[in-house]
Amino acid sequence: MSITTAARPRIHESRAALAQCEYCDARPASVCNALPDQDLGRLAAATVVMEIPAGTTFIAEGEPATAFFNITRGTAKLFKLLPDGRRQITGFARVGHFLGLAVSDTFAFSAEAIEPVCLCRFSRPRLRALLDEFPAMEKRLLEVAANELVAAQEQMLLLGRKTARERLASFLVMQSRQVAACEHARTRFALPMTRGDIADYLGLTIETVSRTLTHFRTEGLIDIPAASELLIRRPTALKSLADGLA
Amino acid sequence: MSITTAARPRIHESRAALAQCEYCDARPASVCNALPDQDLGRLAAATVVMEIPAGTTFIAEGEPATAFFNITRGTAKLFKLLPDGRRQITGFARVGHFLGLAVSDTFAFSAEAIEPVCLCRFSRPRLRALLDEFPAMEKRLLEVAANELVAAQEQMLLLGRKTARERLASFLVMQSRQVAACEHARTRFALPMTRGDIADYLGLTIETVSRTLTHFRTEGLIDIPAASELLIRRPTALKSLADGLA
DNA sequence: CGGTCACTTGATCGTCTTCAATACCAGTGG
DNA sequence: CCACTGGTATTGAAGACGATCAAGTGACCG
Repeated sequence: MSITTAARPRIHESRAALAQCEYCDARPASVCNALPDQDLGRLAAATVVMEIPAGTTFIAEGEPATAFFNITRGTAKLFKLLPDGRRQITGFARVGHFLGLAVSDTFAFSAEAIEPVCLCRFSRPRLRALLDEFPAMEKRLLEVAANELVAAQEQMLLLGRKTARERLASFLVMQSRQVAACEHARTRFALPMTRGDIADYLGLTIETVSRTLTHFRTEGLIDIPAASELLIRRPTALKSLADGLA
Repeated sequence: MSITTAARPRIHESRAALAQCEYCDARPASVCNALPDQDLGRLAAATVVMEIPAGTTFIAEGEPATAFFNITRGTAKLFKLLPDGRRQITGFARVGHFLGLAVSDTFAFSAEAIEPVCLCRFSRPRLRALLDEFPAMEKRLLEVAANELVAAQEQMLLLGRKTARERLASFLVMQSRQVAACEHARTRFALPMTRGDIADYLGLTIETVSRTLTHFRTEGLIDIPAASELLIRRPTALKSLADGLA
């Protein structure tokens, strides 16, 4: 529940160099992609690069939204809390994900790194200036927001109407897609999040997640080489389960 | 499950006149607000006004997204379906609500009028042209999207982690706010949707919704003058229940 | 009136949660 | 090398919340 796990989180900051934007791993998947090469200098000048250790909360719900972030490496979990500690993870943010789309002046969610994370930090006024200067970036941001909205609606369907089996199946199918970025879905991939994170994402308990995964394994749908590694054995069967067809 | 309830839905269409935009009830709450008076003619020229009877599905999930809509009167429910008929309502769209923010070329959800609805219809290319011509409108659309995203996250918390009582309390508090538009929350208001709609919005069953409402009534939290009318007797108590504090 | 539809209320059931114990794994220090 | 520790995952048994099944009520309408 603390803002950072380490007493003094070693968050390293540095001004972004041009090269960092031009060859940035995140660029293809990110809003930065909206800018042509020659304008990347303006972008780089507006950002501060940060390295964040795993377990660090770098956005806290309710705090003033003085800055926005763009993830360039690693994975973060986004979540909301109830006063008694109940938690709902609203999404996992990967490379290229833009954080802080809120219009409000306070963050509506918290964000915590589940792996070491690198991100670009934009101060609010600087981002505002960038968007005014480059309408293409604002257009791209609208696209991103629209896509997230569609994903959010899908997640509402999952949370409101799917069974535990269907939720897990949906989650695994989704992960297999997202891990592979733009490529086609992969059948073997890592799960950087814990069972607890998965549970809080799917509106279940740790035990149900664990049990359902072992059921899937005994049924031959998946394999679990290690706790944080997953192999899909029957992708189509898993997909139809996810879609509520089984 | 049918696209329209009536065999031949009497959907009335007409070209919007300038006056309809300038004095439109929806304008203050809508993206149209981004345009100054003198440009409203361009807006009106791009839209077709439609009147839709209650029960009509005017957006169907999976169909080509050839047009977008802006509600000027009435209320619609937005929902997604699973193959076996399970339904999740992702939101209720009121006056001023913009529908169809998807980037995809097919709709990700369905929309059905729960009251007689009036809406402005924008064809996809015309909207694109409008947004290119008036960047302020695109900015406004981004704001709208960001706000909806925040609401969606709140709803995920509700669906994933709140109890039936908390869900109903949250719903009633939300309704009391939304009915009153920009004013402060109202304690007495109409519920245009059925118990079934409420259930599908909150991830519950009709029976649980009904039971929980009567519990609230016997506890003195609310009153139910008619099935589709509601009076909040103890707003703060209901609010803390909604926030998980009880 | 008879019919439909939405809502309410009651009894039983089942899925997922809760509680509890155990297994596992990596890191640390004896 | 191995015992110890803390965090994470698995597995089992019991319990609860909401779902399902079923009956009954009331409003509206032809």
